[in-house]
Amino acid sequence: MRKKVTLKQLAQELGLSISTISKSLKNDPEISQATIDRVKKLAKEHNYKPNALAVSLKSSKTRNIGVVIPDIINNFFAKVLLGIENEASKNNYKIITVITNESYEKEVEYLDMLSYNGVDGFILAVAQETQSKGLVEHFNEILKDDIPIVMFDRVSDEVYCDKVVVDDNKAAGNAVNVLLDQGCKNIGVVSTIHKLSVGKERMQGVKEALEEKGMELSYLKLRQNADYDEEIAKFLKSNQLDGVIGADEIAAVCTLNAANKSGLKIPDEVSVIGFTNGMLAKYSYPGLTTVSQHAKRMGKTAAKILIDKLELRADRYLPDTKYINTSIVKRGSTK
Amino acid sequence: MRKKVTLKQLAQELGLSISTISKSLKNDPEISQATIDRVKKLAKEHNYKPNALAVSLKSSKTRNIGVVIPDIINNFFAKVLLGIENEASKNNYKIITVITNESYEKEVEYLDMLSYNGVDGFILAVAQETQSKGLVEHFNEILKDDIPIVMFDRVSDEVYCDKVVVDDNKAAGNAVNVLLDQGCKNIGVVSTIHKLSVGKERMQGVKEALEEKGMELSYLKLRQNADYDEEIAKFLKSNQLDGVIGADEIAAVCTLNAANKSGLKIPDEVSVIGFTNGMLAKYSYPGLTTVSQHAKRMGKTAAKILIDKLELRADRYLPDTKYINTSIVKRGSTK
DNA sequence: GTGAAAGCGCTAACAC
DNA sequence: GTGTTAGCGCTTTCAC
Repeated sequence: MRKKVTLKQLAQELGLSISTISKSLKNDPEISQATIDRVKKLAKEHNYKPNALAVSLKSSKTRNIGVVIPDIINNFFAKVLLGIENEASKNNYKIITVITNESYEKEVEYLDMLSYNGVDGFILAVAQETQSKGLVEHFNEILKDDIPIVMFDRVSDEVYCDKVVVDDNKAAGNAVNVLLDQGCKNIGVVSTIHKLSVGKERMQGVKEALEEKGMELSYLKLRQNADYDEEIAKFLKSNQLDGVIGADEIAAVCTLNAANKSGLKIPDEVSVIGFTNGMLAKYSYPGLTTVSQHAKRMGKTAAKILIDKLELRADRYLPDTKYINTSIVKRGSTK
Repeated sequence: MRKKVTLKQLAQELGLSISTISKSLKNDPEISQATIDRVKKLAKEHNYKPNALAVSLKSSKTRNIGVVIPDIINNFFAKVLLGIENEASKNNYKIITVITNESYEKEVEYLDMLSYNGVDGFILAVAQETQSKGLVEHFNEILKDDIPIVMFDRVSDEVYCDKVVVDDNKAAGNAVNVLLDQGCKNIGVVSTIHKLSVGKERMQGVKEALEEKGMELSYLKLRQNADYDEEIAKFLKSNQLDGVIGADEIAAVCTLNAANKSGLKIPDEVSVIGFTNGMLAKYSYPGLTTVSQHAKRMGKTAAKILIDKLELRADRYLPDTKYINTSIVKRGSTK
């Protein structure tokens, strides 16, 4: 094993003191240029790198960001993670990723574990269980410890922290308008995320947009283990829908499949728009028109906000909620 | 800010020394039960948790595992990550995730950064660039520092470390047999990963299985920015294929789409089998029959191997390569 | 311009 | 049974 070089060793080799070495490496003006040069030369030769642990212990800063995600298989969260990771590593932060698998208990456990000198701050999306039970105390505990939190996508209104979200209500309205412009007369929503805040928000957005035109919403909530394709096929038929908004990627793609199966032509007989512009939307047949939430940008933004707070000690600024714009990516499932 | 409780504070409050406190919390038999009880009670009241940084500095163990992944948007890697995370957190390890985005430079940078007291060991899949250029020195440097590495899926033969892989050659052979059993006469491979070791291995496996039957392979390599659907349609037609194996999920799904577009009936006229049993396969139309690589189990296995090495100081054991079984998940794209 | 010393929070060998 | 001390590797104040 190559032994790790420490300041001590450099000091011995050069016959200088540890503190002189430390200062030299920091270009401290107290030290003569000649010494600085000698020290740096040797440090480079030995490929010296400061022991991150010691620096952290001293400074109480880890340069770690805790990222708490409900479900990494979900393309949306994976993209957000990518955005966070990019921004973090650009600023020389590392991310510690934990996955709650939508469980409240795991969320509590992870937050607790990481809050003890594991990370300088958190970026997180609230687990489904936590959200449906309305639990927030564990977040407030963290904030009391002065560890900043940035929530994204799935947020808790009762927690006073920075947030990055999409205006789902508005985005849903935009989707409705696209369908209306194509001449759709009967619009429905299909959802597998009816229990989530975002799911409710999207449904509500569609409803409001339709009501403005004096139209009514048909709403299909897909239960966990149901036969999606069959339920959707029935839903399409019995409501004579010619336009469907999928509240999530899976609901939308299954709508496509259900229509294909029942011989309905897309987009001629039924137009479909989904949320989340992921792989499924891109590679479905026909391609799925979607509301893109710009997940990667969302991650980037969340990381930026957190790092700003961490670096600039911006704790005097009040928590803020940032809205990420959505856009509609048109593909073959609409005219 | 709730101040963090330290041993020092507990010691002061109880009028004992720091070391007595430390020992008490560890149930050291040297300490009287009465004292142990008093100490534990106060510790609980104050919700004392040891400072992880200090413990790490002292022990030179971080209980962090560095996970280096080429592409987190890829469902396969996301699943592996999930498996790693599950196993790690079960053993009270945290994972630090970094994403190389297939770049050699980033891979080097991250390995270097994390190797300085950032993590106790690595689990990684080699970046595409690294693999195509055949670079391995950066891995060997890490091993020289006595930091164990477990490679998965994309591995380097020239690096002497533990590995977890799928027997892609054999899996490809199994896929061929499924097609043959259905009566396919002309079998082709479509791939977007022809440059990767796994891509080559799968193609080779198909080729060998076909040669055994005196059949020839048609092979389509999809370039980065090509019009996949069109190229595939041409490929299907000109070779009169009735069976296709997609070397990766995207290639397979695009084959489905291309067939749909050109009016070819699946599975009646063309049967399709893909690799990677992800979301695309599950929600394509028709559902895609795939070779499942059991990604989550792969992650779990890799984590287990690494943690064993870390905990049991199993460094006297020689590096080993573990094969994960594949299985074929049948869906509508085959008869 | 350089060095000594204290301290971050913890552990462990060694006193008493 | 409990306390003292040294030390992990680094930063920083204060002497010289």
